[in-house]
Amino acid sequence: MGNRHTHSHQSIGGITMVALVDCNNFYASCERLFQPALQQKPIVVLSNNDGCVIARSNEAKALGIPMGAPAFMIEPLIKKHQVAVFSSNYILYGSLSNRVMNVLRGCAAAIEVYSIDEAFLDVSGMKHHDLFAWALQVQQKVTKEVGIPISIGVGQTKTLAKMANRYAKKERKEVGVYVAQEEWQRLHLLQQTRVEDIWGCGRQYSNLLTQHNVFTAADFVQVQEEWVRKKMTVVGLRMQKELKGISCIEYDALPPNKKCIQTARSFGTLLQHKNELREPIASYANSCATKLRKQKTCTSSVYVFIHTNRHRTQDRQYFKSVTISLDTPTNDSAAIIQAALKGLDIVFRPGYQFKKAGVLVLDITPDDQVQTSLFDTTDRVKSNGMMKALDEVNQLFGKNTVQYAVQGFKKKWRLKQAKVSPCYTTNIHEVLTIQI
DNA sequence: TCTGGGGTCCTAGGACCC
DNA sequence: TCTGGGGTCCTAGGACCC
Repeated sequence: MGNRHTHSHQSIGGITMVALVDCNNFYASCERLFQPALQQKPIVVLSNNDGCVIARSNEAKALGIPMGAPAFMIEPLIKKHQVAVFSSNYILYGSLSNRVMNVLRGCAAAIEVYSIDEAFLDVSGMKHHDLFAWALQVQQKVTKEVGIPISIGVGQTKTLAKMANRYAKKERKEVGVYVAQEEWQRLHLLQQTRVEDIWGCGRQYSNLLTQHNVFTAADFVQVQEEWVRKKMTVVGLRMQKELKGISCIEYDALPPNKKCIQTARSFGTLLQHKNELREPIASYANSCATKLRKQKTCTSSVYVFIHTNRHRTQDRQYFKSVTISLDTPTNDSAAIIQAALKGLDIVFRPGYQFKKAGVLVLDITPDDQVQTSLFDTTDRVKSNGMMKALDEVNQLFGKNTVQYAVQGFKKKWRLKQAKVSPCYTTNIHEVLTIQI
């Protein structure tokens, strides 16, 4: 554990009051920002490939459109209520997220960006001030400067802040703020929250708990620690302590480096031939390499998987994966593409309709700690220079301005994105190609 | 026809070593 | 006849999150 965030780990001790800020229906709110006519209208945002619903405006929720619903199954509802449908546009959401986070940075002593639409804020220093008034100010500021609506929950630990936030959304809709500062407020939260709504308590754990007549968070904190330890491991124990107001989940002011990085996609069409699969595999490998370079790390294992469409029960199914070990850790695109294609050679079997493939890089180490192997013959300086140039060009002119020949041009496997909103960012002008 | 993608942490159990 | 035991490392799989 000790050295896991070699470059960026930074803990803050002594936090006794935490705020969780969460953007409401984030992706839907982002889309709405650029189309004011959609205020008060139902909106859904679809996953990659326009597959299923991953975000809904309140109006869409009210229509009974469930999270994760396959797009084709809610088609009638969409038609009937004229729901606005969007393909996901992560570049847009990412840039709006950055703007929200930058506003939040000015509102507290420290901030941990937890996900694209959530951040924990350290408000310990404001313990004796009016945190409720503070929260309202933060809300106003974000609304004014970015235009995205947010909810805020405050508690003594991250888990309690999460709980307060959820409560604010459900039971304090008009203000979207709940501050659990006093003991009675904490107890109130615990009583009002069912176990399945506790942060960290998923389906398995909540089933287990309800089977033992533990229904609310208030019930859960009463359960014997040994039992929790035995049935829910240290994870459950930590959860329980957090609910009691004892902080167990660390703060990371700077995001730690990823320990594994993956790029995996379903194809727009089914693919049968190995040559067709080489293109997406190479592209995913290239994307992993780019992400590695971005966080200044190298990999020494490349994992590749391919599989058929499990929803097509009439088809023969096949799932296979393999890990390729590299002699020397690298973040060179060509090397990682080569390893991934070698993996494809191993896992590929003819006679199947492939729907999805992915590339993962594991065993990630900082790029300044690479030990070269005895058999290493590549010109590292030259390769680093080329990768740097490649990243700069793609950064300036768009993601695939320079790419490798094996990634292909026609890209018939590429995602279906029928309803993608404008990006408001630079687009691809021309494609350069590198042979390897 | 059509069902997402990217992560973390923990544990059990096997391999291996002395 | 009789077949140890403790420690470490690694991996696969489970559970959870957004």
